[in-house]
Amino acid sequence: MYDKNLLSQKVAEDIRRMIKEKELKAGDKLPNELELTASLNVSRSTVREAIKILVSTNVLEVRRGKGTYVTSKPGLVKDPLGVSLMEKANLMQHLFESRLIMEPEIAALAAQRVTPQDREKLKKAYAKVSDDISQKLDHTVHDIAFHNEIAKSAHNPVIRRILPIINEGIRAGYAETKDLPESTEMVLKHHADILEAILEGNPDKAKEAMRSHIQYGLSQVMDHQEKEE
Amino acid sequence: MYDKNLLSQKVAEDIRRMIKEKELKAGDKLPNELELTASLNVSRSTVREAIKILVSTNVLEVRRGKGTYVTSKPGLVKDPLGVSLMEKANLMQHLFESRLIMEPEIAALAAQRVTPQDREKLKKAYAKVSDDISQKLDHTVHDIAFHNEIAKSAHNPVIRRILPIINEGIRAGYAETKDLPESTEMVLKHHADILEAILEGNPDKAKEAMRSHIQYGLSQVMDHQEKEE
DNA sequence: TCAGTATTAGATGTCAGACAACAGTCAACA
DNA sequence: TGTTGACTGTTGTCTGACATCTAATACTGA
Repeated sequence: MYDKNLLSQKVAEDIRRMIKEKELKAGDKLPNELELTASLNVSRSTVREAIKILVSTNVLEVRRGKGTYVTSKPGLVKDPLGVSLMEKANLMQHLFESRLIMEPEIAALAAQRVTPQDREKLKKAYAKVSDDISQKLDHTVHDIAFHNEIAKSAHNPVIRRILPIINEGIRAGYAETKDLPESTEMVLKHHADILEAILEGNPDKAKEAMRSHIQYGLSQVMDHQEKEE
Repeated sequence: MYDKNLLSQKVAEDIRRMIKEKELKAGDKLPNELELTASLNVSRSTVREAIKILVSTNVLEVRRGKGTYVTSKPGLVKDPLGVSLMEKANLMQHLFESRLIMEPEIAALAAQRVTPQDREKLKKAYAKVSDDISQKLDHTVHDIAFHNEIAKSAHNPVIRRILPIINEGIRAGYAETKDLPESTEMVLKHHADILEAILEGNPDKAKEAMRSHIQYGLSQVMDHQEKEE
């Protein structure tokens, strides 16, 4: 990918190609490291480094003692934005601003393209958040899941992969600043509005509902920031 | 990050922490592999695998014969979306749809937040595309650079990192379907409109100019797809 | 004096082989 | 019956050697 002079890169590329050309499908088991060593004519260290590359870009998955497998759900690298290394000042604000750009449009698309199966999943995702809240549990994980489910309903694979990146950053951010006082009733009402609009197949309403939901979150983050200072 | 039982993961995490805690800043040189081996009490293979992980997530950068350095501009993983493994059918269409969602808003933000330094960079980026076109060269690389420069002018680090992911996918897509007949005059005019609007600090105009630019690209892609079928 | 070329030191890249740790299977034994 | 223990296959880690690249330095010849 980068410097093709390096053997480990070449080998990683080879394996990538194998997968792409469907010689290996998701879930398939790779030949073991010794076999790869033999068939690719490189040392085991090189094979291992290639595998490390593909694992950390989420193409492969290693199960110690068992073997190496093609990831069933590729994409979704751990922290592709380097959020963990980014300047934390205003980070949450920037994340919410990004959501504000994307999610209303995504909700609108979802309203247009939602399938019966999507509807069921959306309802379930909504119910989980609702349960968390009624039991006064932390609902961030299911909250994100709800938003991601909407992204799936937009039926655009690029969007489906990008949104989780942002939302995962948000989740991580919340984890570090636990003391955000979120009005759970508000969240619940917003989610209900969004769900309703999408199930109705009303793009404009979905867009607006999502917009005000995210806007609310953004304003909360900014209030919180002011207090910090 | 994943399985903390693995030494290489632990070591990668250690190095990450060093960087995060500013013991190492962007551009700094890491201790060499032997020194890391000694200070972390692991073998060189383990150190190397840890480094591979961090390189492929773009935290470190290895210059053979010189040393290993902290990436000056982190983020930007190679193919975080797994585009290379995605179903190719309609991929370009989905990529353009994603741009259509994001870039008009980004252009609007840029128009609001553009700094004098940004202005200069935008002009230069525009000029490069213009040069390419007047010399009838392939302008995709500079085209993307122009769009990315706009994203930078929006002064949101999350956006600045996400957009290149999409646009890199587009570049890769073009590379595979060389025969897209793009009206270069059209591209040039669009870019001129967008640049003008941003330099004027007119968000609405910038948004609309960008929208029609991307919309045009999308329609070209869809025309091209129909021909294929 | 100086341009150009070896030499060398420091670093990463690759190889080879050994042993450790883990997961699953199956047979032996209480 | 059910638990233990050995065995097999696999990935994880260690060690040491040599190859190759980069940059700086020393050398050489005009």
